[in-house]
Amino acid sequence: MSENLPETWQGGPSWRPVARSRAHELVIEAIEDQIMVGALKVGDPLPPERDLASRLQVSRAGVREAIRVLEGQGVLRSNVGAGADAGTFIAAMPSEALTRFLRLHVALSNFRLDDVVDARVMLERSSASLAAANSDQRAREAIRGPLEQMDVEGISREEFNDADTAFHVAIAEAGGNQLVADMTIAIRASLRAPILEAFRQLEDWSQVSAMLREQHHGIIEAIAAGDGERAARLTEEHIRAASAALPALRSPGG
Amino acid sequence: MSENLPETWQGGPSWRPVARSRAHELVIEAIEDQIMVGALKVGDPLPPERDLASRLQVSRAGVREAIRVLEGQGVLRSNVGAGADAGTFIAAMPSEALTRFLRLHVALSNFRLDDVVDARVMLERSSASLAAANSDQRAREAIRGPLEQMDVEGISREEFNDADTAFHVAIAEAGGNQLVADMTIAIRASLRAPILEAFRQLEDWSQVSAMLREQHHGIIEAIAAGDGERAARLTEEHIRAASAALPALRSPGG
DNA sequence: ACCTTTTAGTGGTCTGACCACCAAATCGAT
DNA sequence: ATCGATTTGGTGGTCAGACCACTAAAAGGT
Repeated sequence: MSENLPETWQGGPSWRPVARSRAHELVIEAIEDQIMVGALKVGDPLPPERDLASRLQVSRAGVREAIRVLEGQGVLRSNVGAGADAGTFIAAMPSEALTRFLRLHVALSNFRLDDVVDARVMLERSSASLAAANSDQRAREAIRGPLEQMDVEGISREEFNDADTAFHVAIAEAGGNQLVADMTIAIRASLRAPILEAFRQLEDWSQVSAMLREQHHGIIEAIAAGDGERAARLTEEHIRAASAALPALRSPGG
Repeated sequence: MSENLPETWQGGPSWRPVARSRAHELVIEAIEDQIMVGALKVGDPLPPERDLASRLQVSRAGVREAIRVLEGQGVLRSNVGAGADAGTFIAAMPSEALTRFLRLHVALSNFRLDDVVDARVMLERSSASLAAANSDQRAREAIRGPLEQMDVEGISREEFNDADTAFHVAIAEAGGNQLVADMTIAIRASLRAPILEAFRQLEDWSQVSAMLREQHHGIIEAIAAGDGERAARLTEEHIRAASAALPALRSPGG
């Protein structure tokens, strides 16, 4: 077999069919291989779907299914139209993908809520500690924004929940570790529905929200003071207290 | 609009078209909605692709793209043929999906290797501590298996790496927190290629491997002794020492 | 009662067509 | 020569319809 086939992408990735199970898996493997060997980096374009199909000897439908899968993982991004922006590109959107992933699996109870809470404690302890050590003035202000939203009188439980999420996300991002931040975001987002449901079932809402508010202020103070150990401790206490105050969290409500 | 359309799945999920952007996204949202409200649980079957297509008013191709995406997230599983096992089902395979996800994004350098290592330290500290507190005899034996493999003379670097992965995975699973374990597995797997590459570039392999072996034995001893604090400390030292001994880990080799 | 054949329904694949979109090339009037 | 309007061509998005491979259950024959 001579390699006389025209290599349209000179020096670029060599798109050759690999193993064979389902067609779209072949395409996924071909693209992943190019990523693994470094032939495709973030921002690089993929060949047009029709080209890929003929090069890999599969139908365009198979190519499209593969692209969809990788798009769902936050690895690809497609634009219609013409010109430099048109086509499919290697992307870097891990956060959204991770969030969707965890949200689904938590909803399916593939992870015990206790495990999720424990993992959250571990991650956010780390984030708080990192934020205390690394955060600058701007990052701390980003944390205070949602804090003030939660202090507003008469805020709805849903708004409170979203501001609470924003608060914890801001701390995670202030920590400076992107992977930890993304995992934190994903876990908090995956708990949004159950927490909101638990909020609704709550009788003494004002009391619980007052407690949460107070704990939040304690955490931001520790971070601003650069006291990582205290920030971590208060964060763990906060999460566990909130978890304990929301008994509905323990029994997944259908 | 009266609801006179025949509801084939009586009492089951109601498959109605929702918003509209791309066709497959509509299908994904429809399925996710059913999962979110608890109408679909692990093991439940989806309607046949052709049915879903007509109910949601999209082509079968659109339905298939959506199914592929969710399959890639470890949420669906499809079987061909006829009978009770045939068709598409809600599945629970988060580990593989998470692993593929992280492997890709690490390869794309969407996460700094330092961040990945720090996250790994955090997770495995926790796993080791949990394993010391919770593990039973069987779980500890599962940890010792890979340990003995690594002690074999003349083992190749690749075999060593795989046994090392199995060692850390076994500890994570002994901890009893499925989410933490899955994240640990995914992170270690995402580092497989770079670590293997770093191993190859290593001059004094026997010296490094001897160090790693010794540290492993220390960790399992601490776990067996039920000393969570020591197990966590040794695990962190182990990971950081290994990271330091592999300078190639710091500069992503294309 | 048992084995064989047929059937029907599932996902897997492919083809070929058309649409919406949009930058760049083309054209035409000034 | 300039500038605006038009055309062009390539991109992903969508669809309809046809097969194929597979397999459990039904139908049929011994």
